Amino acid sequence: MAKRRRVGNLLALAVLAALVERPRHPYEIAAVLRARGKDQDMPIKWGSLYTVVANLERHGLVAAVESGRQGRRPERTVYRITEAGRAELVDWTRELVAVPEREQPRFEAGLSVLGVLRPDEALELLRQRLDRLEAQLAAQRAALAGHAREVPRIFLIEAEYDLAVREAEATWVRGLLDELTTGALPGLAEWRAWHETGAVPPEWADLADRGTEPHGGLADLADRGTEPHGDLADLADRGTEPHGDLADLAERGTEPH
Amino acid sequence: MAKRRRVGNLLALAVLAALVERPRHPYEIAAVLRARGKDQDMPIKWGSLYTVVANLERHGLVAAVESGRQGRRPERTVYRITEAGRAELVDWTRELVAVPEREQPRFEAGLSVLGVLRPDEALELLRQRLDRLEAQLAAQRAALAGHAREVPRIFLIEAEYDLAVREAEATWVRGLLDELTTGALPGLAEWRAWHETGAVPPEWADLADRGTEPHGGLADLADRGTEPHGDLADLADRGTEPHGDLADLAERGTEPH
DNA sequence: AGCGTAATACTCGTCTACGAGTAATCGGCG
DNA sequence: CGCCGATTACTCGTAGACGAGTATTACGCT
Repeated sequence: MAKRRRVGNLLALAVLAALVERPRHPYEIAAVLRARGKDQDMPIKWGSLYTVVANLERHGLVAAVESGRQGRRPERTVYRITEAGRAELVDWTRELVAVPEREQPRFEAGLSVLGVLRPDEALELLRQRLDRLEAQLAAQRAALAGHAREVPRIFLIEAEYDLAVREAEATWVRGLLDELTTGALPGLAEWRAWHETGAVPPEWADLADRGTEPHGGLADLADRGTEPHGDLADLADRGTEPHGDLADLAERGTEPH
Repeated sequence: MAKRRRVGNLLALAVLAALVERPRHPYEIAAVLRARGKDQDMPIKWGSLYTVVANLERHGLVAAVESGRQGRRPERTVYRITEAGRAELVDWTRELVAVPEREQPRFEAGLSVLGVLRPDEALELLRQRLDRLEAQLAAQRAALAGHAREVPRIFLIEAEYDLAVREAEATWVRGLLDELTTGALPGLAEWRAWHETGAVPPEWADLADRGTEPHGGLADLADRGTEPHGDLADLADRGTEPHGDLADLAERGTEPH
């Protein structure tokens, strides 16, 4: 699963889809994508477009049809999709639809380091996200409803999907916000205390060390102390580090926010 | 918003977060990330790790503390986070949390070209996705429940978020599947007919050529004066090949399925 | 004691993404 | 009818992402 594509950029998928209808030159492809609102979720990157088309050609997925100037416009190359390209488009689509891939949304990355902010600031920022999210959702819903009157729903499924997922996100954020305001979230008090005093709460002291041992992994939490040699020396080193934790604490004192 | 980061890779965020606790050498950072399950959503790319650390150092966000071999292990460089790095971490986190960014999920890309598949194949593939999704969800739920016994929920919110969003995805897919099996989805019959006969259904004929005229796409920029979103009606183009082009016609004869 | 395997800690080179620039052409206006 | 700004169509350089490889050390097993 997730076979390596000769041309991996998703822009290539859009290019192939645009060329399946008829041969076009790159700039026209860009125009079509823009006209279809593709540039909303994926602003067109010119460098990538030409690289991607060139790569598609190199791999025989598209082929140049004609070149040279027509009318009075600058020179340009028109490409058509090849049989291999058509096959790639279909196969790629199959994979994208059938295989759920773990992705890495930026918000999730943000959540994973949320602890670096003070809880009340986190609360405020989450509120902002929710506001923006709701505004975007309202706009999306309106746009979708408008288009649903002109076009069969089949053509709108990716918009519907996007809407559904983002609604779920909004709901989830709302729930988290609620737990933060009511103080229901376990660990909240320690989080707050840590930011106020600068000291790691005793309940969390051992959590920081996970996976720092060689051969690491959660498993050897249990193994600690029975580890024969070498690893313990390593841990000892850490304790005697010239400016290790002290420097860290010193800096935290001067930290602005 | 979405200010350009000196080091844009999200891996850099994880690195900064790992260094905030204490100075570490790159390999140890990787070990920590792995131990915390970060490699689940983002398998560790060695090349990127060292490039990212080097870039962080170049921009003064981290600094080398010591180098040379300790114990009997190979040489290594230990890095600590700097004041600037701490500021960047905090600022970046703020942005990631507060600003919802339209992303480009692979599944959505797949949906947007779903028309290239026959409806019954699409149905089958969506079923496969749902199966896999449910299996993954079950595993995630179990893992989360396991961790929840050892660690305060605060450390698990990104996993909870991921779970919530993927559950929403599963629900949405289930709904779509239902509409496809019952035939309730408007446009389904035409989609099927098009794949069986190769002819564009008359209902869609007029939707076909929007935004493709030379000079076009841009010409209707005027229409969009009020709404920044493109005219989604143009989505109708998808999968409606005009039968005018010689190269295109020649190839279509040899097209499989 | 010696061998094989696993883990450690990187390095290097290729391949890709992308944006800032550039040159040609068009269309409109005075 | 010639100039100006917008549009068209692309090029190129740089920075980044990434994986395959490499060398060293530890450890179990016989």
